[in-house]
Amino acid sequence: MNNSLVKKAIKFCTKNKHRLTLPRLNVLKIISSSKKPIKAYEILEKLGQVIKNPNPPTAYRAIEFWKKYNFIHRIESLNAYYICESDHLHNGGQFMICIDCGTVIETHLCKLPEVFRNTIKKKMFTLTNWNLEINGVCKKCS
Amino acid sequence: MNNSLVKKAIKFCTKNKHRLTLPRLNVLKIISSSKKPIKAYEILEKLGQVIKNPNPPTAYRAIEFWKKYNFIHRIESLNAYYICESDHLHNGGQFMICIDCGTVIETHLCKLPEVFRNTIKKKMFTLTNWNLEINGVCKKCS
DNA sequence: TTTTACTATGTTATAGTATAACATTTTAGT
DNA sequence: ACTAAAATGTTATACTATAACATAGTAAAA
Repeated sequence: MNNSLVKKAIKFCTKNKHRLTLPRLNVLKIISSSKKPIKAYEILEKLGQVIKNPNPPTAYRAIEFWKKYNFIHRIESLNAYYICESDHLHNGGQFMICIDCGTVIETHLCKLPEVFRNTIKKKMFTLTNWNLEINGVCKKCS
Repeated sequence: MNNSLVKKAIKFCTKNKHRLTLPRLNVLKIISSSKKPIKAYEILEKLGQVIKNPNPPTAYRAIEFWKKYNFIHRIESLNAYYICESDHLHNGGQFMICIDCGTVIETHLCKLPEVFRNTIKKKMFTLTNWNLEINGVCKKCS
């Protein structure tokens, strides 16, 4: 069990007056103990081992909550969720996804590289957040 | 009607011995004439104005076909499809998406910036393709 | 030129992903 | 305790995508 993560979650919720409810806590634990991005209905199934007959909104609401506050990321190309391994808030995510084994490596770049920021500036676009997903083959699988 | 695109499609199919069938042609036209990323079931609906009672696989197969050959991109965060405005093959896509009006601007960077390529190299990851989606507010909407 | 192998579509059904809507419970502050 | 706000419970349904098998069109060999 990832104790420091739970501590972090307790601290965050206390500080921001959010409730660290059972569904939220359990969903966070489930996602964080998964070695790979995990799908909503897999989360729901595991949640069912802890609370009785949970329905989709129960899982999705907790997922939404942690995603909103950057505890987890959604891997768009997989419809799956993955714990954020970073310590700080960031409005961008970068993932390398192995197309063989499904392993995901998150890289912790805090800023979008200059070439992108330049393009954005040129087009008069105001950045709010960004997501980069890189597919390839990991070390083990190649 | 985007004639040069149709010519490009004809040329591509002839050269590669693919069939430019009616569903394929129509789906390509539908996507290319949409100013914004268009969803599969919207494509299907428009397809219904041209051929009688098409079913989902008809749309999805054509979508899959054009995606495979880089005529269109899938915007993962929107579950939607958008015409590729580039002339050349590329294994990466970058999109700026306006969270207000839904407009998408594709930028045509051919190579992933060095900072990412370095990380990939460090982790011994073999790149196959990548996708960057930037959310923000466009000029008009800000 | 008809047989064959292959490519693509037609059709039906269903799997997989996500949210709307409304009822009920829990919590924090008065 | 009372109230307002936050969160969950519950039911139903919307949205996204594909499996599986039948049929049709095409090109190249026999």
